[in-house]
Amino acid sequence: MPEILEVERYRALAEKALHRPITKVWMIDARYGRGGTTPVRLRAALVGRQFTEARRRGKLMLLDIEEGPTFGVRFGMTGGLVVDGQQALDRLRYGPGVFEDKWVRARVQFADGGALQLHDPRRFGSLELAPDEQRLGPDALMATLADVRSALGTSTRAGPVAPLKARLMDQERIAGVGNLLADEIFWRAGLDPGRRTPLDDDELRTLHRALRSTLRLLDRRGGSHMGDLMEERQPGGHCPRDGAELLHAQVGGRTTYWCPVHQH
DNA sequence: AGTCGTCCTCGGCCGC
DNA sequence: TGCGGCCGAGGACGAC
Repeated sequence: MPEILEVERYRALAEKALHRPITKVWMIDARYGRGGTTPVRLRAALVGRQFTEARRRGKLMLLDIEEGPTFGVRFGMTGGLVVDGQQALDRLRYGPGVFEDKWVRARVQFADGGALQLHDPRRFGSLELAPDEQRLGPDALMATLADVRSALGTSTRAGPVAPLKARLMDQERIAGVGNLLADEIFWRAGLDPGRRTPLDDDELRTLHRALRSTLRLLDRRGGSHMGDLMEERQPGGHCPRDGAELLHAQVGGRTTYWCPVHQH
């Protein structure tokens, strides 16, 4: 599914859509809009104008519009981007892996005949004009040790503390890490995703390093699903590092796999 | 603040 | 063997 690495590829592809006058906008599925974004409003914001910049924060892609609100796109679980018939990725895990016109949720037509299309079979994605970018935490690809510390560091508040994984996946704390990346990062860091006790300074440094190196490595390999843990991420799977049978449970509401031997 | 249920569709697996 | 039907996967958000 599109996590931060995939959305960054979408953003790069979207640069091909910049500075091209928009002539038509189809928002085929009205329910695809969020925060009051309707087909009529989207058309009013886009037709006759052009995109000026392709940005990203976490998993949110942002296309600035000349003299207008920013166009925000969330890709959910199976969302894909197509510009002039070119797809950013060959196929997505958990998606049907093929392109069909009936799954196109919106289409932006350019005066030169090309088009930008948003394709989303399972429809978990959404479109939003002027999305609140400030609600998102610092971008995971840019996150500093200080960012990781403030997002996952010692909680001094009384009451329940969310497990580590829920905090890493909370887009308001750090933006961009999804379920598969989270499992891979904790596996590489040797940290138990369900842990609720505070991290010491060494552990925070280890987690920060694992975040950076995992993103870099998986990007080189081709995406979020290219982690070492991926193949074993099923009942009965074993730890690629020490051979122990992996444990699995719901952590922070998400299916989670981890190694009982080296993750603490 | 944290947790749970909801949205949506497809693939995989169950049992007849 | 074949097929109908059910469940679970994922990200984000609203409700408790």
